[in-house]
Amino acid sequence: MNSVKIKRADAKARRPAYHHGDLRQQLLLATEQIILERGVEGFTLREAARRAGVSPAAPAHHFKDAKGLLTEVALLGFRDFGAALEAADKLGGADPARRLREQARAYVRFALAHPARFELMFRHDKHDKTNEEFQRVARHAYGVLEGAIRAATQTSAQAPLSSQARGFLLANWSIVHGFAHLALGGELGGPDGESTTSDEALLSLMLAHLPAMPARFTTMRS
Amino acid sequence: MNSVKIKRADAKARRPAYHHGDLRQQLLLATEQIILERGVEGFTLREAARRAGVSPAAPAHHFKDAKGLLTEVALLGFRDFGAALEAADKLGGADPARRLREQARAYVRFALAHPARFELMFRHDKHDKTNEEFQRVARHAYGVLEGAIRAATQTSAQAPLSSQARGFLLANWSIVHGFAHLALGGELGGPDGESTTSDEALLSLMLAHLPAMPARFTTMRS
DNA sequence: TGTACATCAGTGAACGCGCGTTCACTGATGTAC
DNA sequence: TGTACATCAGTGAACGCGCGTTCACTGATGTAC
Repeated sequence: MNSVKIKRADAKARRPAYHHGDLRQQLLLATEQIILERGVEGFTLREAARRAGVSPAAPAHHFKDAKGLLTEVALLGFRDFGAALEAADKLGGADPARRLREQARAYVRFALAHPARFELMFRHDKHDKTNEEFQRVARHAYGVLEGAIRAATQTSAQAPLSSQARGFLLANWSIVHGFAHLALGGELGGPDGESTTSDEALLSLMLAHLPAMPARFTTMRS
Repeated sequence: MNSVKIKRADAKARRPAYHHGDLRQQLLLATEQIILERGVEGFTLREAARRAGVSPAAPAHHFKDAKGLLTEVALLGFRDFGAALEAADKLGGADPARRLREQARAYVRFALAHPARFELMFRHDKHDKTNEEFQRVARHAYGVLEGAIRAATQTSAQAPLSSQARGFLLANWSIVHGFAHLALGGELGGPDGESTTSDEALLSLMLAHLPAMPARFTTMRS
């Protein structure tokens, strides 16, 4: 084999394209993967570059800096999150209680399915909270919950929420947010992690105990 | 003034005692302070040593390493936390619903009053989860909640919890844990932090919507 | 269909930084006699 | 009440590490004519 003669052409052929072509996307994926494996704190820009097969300086051409990359991941996460809540909300049809229950299930399922994104979404120290698009998608997701609460408390879109409605919203948000954190933190497997029940099964048990619909709005006319 | 003559004695007098005398305690306090200011990730052993006025190698005489110090802080936090839950539980007297409500209030208040400890307590990546004493105090705190759940569901201390009781426990734990995280994460001030209502006031609103006592145990005999 | 040239997206070496931990050491304290 | 000596609790210099970012550069691509 004339390996020597081929060498140069070979080396050229095998050398990765100077222009990656898909670096931006690969960096986003690598970032999620890293956070998945090592947590938000374990992320480094150099490691993301390494995984994308690129020098440590390359990401600067696509993201301002490390925080910029993390902000983008958080933003994309919140966009999907909002969409998931919206889809769940529609499953509930015209029944406010069902809308809330479906949203609750979707909230937790998203967190369990995308722990890296979920963790990052609420880590305001790790991304740029002043990013306009981030604020937009975060507000939108919040609006999906608020919409169901308005239906449940018969509050029009213009009216401010009553104290009771605000408390009810907070209770619904807290319970799913808390469950998600407990599950992701490994708190539900018992102190030694000797879990015998899946998180999904525990979720079902928990969903039977969501805050009760405010009585005023279900029985007032009786 | 014979400043020159005094110099040496002065220097001696002002030089901090070679033996600190209270270093262990000061390191624990400095650690909480650092976490308070910079978050769990912002903690460094060197900074703790700096604040205690001691060289970076000194802490090794009191704690095995950085993780050892953090573990101790988490452990002390959990001990106080359990005591706070226990005190609240007693406030509830013989009424299971009140016991749970008081515990809920205490859970959130502890988190708000000691955010550094609370954050660290649930960050298993930052402390040694195999520490025996840590496990002991964590189990104890969990047991306080479980005790009230047993009372609420009329489950004896020996009997396993029913699925319903487990769901009820999870719901109660989740709602306070979630509220604490939302409040500490600054999520309750609105997207721009334009909060007009204190966390304590929001807590009161939320507490009106704790999971309802399981009907089976309150109305079964009717 | 060429060609000149601007722009884009990479390289890789280097920078300064703060970190946790180790090391040989030393000053202060406590204890046995 | 002294004294020898072990032990305890510090020092401060040094280590190697990986980090984010900067820099001058270069190869590839796209566009105007």
